[in-house]
Amino acid sequence: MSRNNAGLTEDRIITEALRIIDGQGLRRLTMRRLGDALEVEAMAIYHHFPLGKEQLFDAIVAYVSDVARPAADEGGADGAGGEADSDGEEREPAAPDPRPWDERLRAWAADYRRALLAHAQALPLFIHRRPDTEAAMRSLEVLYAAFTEAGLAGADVVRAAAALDSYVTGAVVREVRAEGLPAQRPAALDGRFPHVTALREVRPDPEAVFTAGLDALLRALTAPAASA
Amino acid sequence: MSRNNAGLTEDRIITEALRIIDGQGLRRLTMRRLGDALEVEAMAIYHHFPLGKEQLFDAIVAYVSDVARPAADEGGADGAGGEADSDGEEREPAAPDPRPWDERLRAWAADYRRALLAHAQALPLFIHRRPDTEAAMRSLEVLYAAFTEAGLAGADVVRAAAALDSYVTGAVVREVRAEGLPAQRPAALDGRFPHVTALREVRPDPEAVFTAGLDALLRALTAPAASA
DNA sequence: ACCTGAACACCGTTCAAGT
DNA sequence: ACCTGAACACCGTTCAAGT
Repeated sequence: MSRNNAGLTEDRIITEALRIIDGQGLRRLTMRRLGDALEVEAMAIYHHFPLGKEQLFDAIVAYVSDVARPAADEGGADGAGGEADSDGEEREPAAPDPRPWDERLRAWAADYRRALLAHAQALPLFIHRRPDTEAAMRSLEVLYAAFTEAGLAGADVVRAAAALDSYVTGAVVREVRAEGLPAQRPAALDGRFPHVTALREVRPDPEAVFTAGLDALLRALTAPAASA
Repeated sequence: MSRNNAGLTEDRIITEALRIIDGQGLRRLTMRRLGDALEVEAMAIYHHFPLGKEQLFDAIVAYVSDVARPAADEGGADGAGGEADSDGEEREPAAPDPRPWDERLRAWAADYRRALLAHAQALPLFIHRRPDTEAAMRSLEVLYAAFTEAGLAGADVVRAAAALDSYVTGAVVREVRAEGLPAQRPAALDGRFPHVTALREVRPDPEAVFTAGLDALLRALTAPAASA
């Protein structure tokens, strides 16, 4: 009786794909391996993602980008009881966040960074894909609303949101790139690089680096004289 | 007589690989296709990159990251006359850049952004690879020297350089992600996203967005009270 | 509707061989 | 030293078929 209808859902496929990506790396995510992990023939996946692997990648990006997602069964128990049927439920204009605008922006940045770092191996997928989802729209609305409340208007709002998004994305890439490299090769540190040599031992905490840059950027973006 | 010694060099291989990546996309760069483009059997490439495709990818990242490279034969004529034998020549401590520190930082940012945008299709390679080259060290030295000249010291210098690098990297990713998406779906723009709706028509010039964010960040990083 | 199984046109890489 | 050619163990995807 377990021949057909193996209980495949998009969510189960995405979650399992992310488990493989996180554990073994993006390049080891193959349709055949994913099928094995789901205890299904690889070709069964095409029934849920008819456009193949590219469509699966799009779905993974959208999934990870949805920062506000409950984030329940990631890596813990299996996702046997979580039917995520969330249509038709959130039509109201979303209860306004009571926190001041700068706290909201900091929270957004922290959440976004955390979501990306949690699936660092999937990051290459994010470069040429932008999720066209309500969650993405919600994110943009949060940024625009906060910067407007901070006193900006028009193009300044759009520019500020772009700068903040750039910074967080780049910071995550930076943190991920730093991993797995042998600090600084002392071999190459000769007289041509005096400043690098002098600061060789300075390794500030990554989280502190992120926060310091974020603070500086937010301060500058919302300073009264910021309309260039 | 043209059976052996087809004149393969690392540089020729990298340049041709980049041409394929830029023209057809990263996924279409295969060893066989690259061999065809070089008019050589695919397996010949392994003689110059014994560790295979991964090593070739590393070399591509190092090549593109070397912003100060002459940048001659990219896409123009073929590279028949450019033997880049540059060892043992640059031992002197590099003539100091006469420009003020903020100009140097802006120039670095502009150069880096341009280099990345010129090979946007190769960007996914940059996420988990950091070139361990002299050129990379030179870049870091430029940043550290400029921020020191701006009045920072110690961890503040490292943090400022990290923030600037994050911003530029993220800005490029942002610009690349923006391509090929149909603006904003008016379908999803209902009452829940009033700010996004209001700013729908505001599409500032990408270059201006980049510069505005860069200016704001530099201002904040080098402001007297920036030592958090 | 949902999944299987065989098949096709590719991959990256190894290895022995040529010159 | 530098390149070739065949071979191996994979890929993604199509397509006809099963239930």
